[in-house]
Amino acid sequence: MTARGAATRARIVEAAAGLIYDRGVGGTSLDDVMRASSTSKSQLYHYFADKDALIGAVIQAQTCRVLAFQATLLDHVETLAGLRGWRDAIVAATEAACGVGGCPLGTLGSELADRSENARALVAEGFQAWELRLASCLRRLREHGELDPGAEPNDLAASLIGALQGGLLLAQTTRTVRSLKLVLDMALEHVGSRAKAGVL
Amino acid sequence: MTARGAATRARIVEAAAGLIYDRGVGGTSLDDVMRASSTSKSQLYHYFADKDALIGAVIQAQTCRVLAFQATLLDHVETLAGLRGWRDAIVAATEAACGVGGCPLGTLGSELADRSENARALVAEGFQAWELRLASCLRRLREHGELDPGAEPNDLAASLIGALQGGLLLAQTTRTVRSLKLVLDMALEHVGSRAKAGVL
DNA sequence: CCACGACTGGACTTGACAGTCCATATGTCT
DNA sequence: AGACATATGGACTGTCAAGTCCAGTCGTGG
Repeated sequence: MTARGAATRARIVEAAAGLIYDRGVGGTSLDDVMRASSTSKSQLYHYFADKDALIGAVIQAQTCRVLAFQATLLDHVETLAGLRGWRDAIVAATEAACGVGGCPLGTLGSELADRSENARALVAEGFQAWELRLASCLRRLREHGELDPGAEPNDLAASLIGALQGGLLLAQTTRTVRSLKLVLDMALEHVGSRAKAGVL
Repeated sequence: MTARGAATRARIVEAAAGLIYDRGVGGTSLDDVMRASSTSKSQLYHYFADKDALIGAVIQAQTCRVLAFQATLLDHVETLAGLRGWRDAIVAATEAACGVGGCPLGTLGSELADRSENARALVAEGFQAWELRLASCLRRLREHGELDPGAEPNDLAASLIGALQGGLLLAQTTRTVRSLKLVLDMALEHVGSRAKAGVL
């Protein structure tokens, strides 16, 4: 693929990701994508076998987006108190959007998991990667003596992500950030309960 | 509406709810509903103004279904240990289905919240009702001296539901019950941390 | 410069879907 | 019985979406 081709492909994925985030997979037609990316049908079908292939690329793009955002929040976290900054940033972002949109990965998972095995697996990979990054951040905290040596970074990471997904789903449907705050605070408290004695 | 009419209407809603639970709103056509309920177009449009109106009825039906299921689990809970039965039943049901389907209310919320304000509000009402029932169960526990007088039943209920939603979403996309278990155990531990001194 | 593969434009086909329309049936009340 | 509201059958329309096809253009290596 030439540089021009790669740019076109990227433009298509970018546009599709935006439309799908706003309107869902079912609510986004290829004609919408063409308009938003200034491309033609032949271009879409030149770079993607069919709509499902495009969706697959969108899932991977959204995974990258989520991981990048999480990295900006987690990379400099060195203490349990720092983890609260993660919570606050997510709550602030959700509040700013009134919950609209939700998690780019979570909404895709909910819409596609039971409809396309391929899509489901891709979203699951995204969550897996996310959990790994979060776990390694927690492992760092444990190494720094913030967390008890018996704390399980992998399990804690899964709980944190689960709490976040539930909170975002409720924020999306209630247009309120109340449940998100409660569930994230619960998760933080849970991590805190695995703090090394004397740290808190 | 005559009794026969009411029966027809109920058959339509029932069939639509089943199809939508399996295939999503976008993946369910009115022709599908007709076939599954043995009705004709005129009947659909006799009882519902348009597809959105039918979806609204489906949301209310699924709300009833969820509340009824939750009632069977919660009505006889009188202790914190009893609450663990609630967790176990949900995990068992999810495991049996390999996570497929998810929460009838949660999946509808995720698909519709940003697409239809009316649908969003209906799903939000459903969650609200659910939270109320769960909170009154927790309040009973508090009255029975299981929970500390300072425990907040409403907040605890919201956390429990949020954790459940996140766990079900992850179960659906990973086809694993691991995150669901972790997040529900975390929520139970959180409730336990509000137990009356000496109960645990 | 020219040949060939990568790339692009856009018309066209096919099918599905929401919603309309009118004719007919059913049942109840008088 | 018969009038009238409720209920039902099913053909029809218009729209929109996915996917196909072919005629071109671009750009780079030989």
